[in-house]
Amino acid sequence: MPELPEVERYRRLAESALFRAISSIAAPDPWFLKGGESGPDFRRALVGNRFVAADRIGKLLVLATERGPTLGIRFGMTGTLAVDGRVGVEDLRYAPRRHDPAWDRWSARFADGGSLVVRDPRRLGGVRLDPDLSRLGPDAASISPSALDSALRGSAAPLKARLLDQSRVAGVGNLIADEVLWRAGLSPQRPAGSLSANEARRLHRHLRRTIGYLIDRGGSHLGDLMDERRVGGRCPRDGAALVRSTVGGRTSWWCPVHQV
DNA sequence: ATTGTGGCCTGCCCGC
DNA sequence: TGCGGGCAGGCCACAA
Repeated sequence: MPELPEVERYRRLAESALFRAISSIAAPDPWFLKGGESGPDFRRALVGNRFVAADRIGKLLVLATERGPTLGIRFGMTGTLAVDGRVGVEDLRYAPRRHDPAWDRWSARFADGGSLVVRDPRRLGGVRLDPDLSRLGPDAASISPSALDSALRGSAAPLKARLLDQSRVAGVGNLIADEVLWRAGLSPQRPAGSLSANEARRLHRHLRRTIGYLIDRGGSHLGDLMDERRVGGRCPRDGAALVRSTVGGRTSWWCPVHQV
């Protein structure tokens, strides 16, 4: 599913959509329009306008425009971005591989004939104008050690739940949370505020490093733990049978031996 | 405020 | 062969 690495790929792809005049908007699915705005609202804001910057905060893609309003795109679990028919990510875990035109939930057409299309089979994503960025914590790809500390300190919630909370740290999804905690040797069930200084440092290092590495590899499902995230899966580090349970409302897999 | 839960959405996979 | 139930999880509304 799209987590931070996939959205970063979409962001880079979206840079090829900048500085091109937008000639029309297709918004066939009202459900996909968030923030209370309608298709005509999107047309008024964007037709005749141009995207001038592609930013990403966590899993939110934000396209700034010349005339002011920004376009926020969320990809949910199965969303993908296509610019001029090129997709940002080919192999998206949990998403169908084939393409049905009905899954094009929102698109902008450019005067030069190209397009920017948001595809989302399961419709868990959405687009909106001027998304509220104040509700997002610092981006996981660039968060500082002290910012991570303050995101975790004093919390009795499970460590993994806190990492998944986008208002605390933006960009960590279920797969990356499992991968990072596995690498850092920390149980997802640990109270978030219970980490020692050394553990917090370790978590920060693995969070930053893992995200960078998954961006380079091309997807959140390409971590070392991922193939074992299944019934019968074993820890790639020590061979122990992985434990599966629900933490923070999400299916979680971890090693009972080295994640403490 | 903090934390936890349930539901939304729909394609896919398994068992019958 | 078709069918139904369960599952996947990002995000949000809501409850305690």
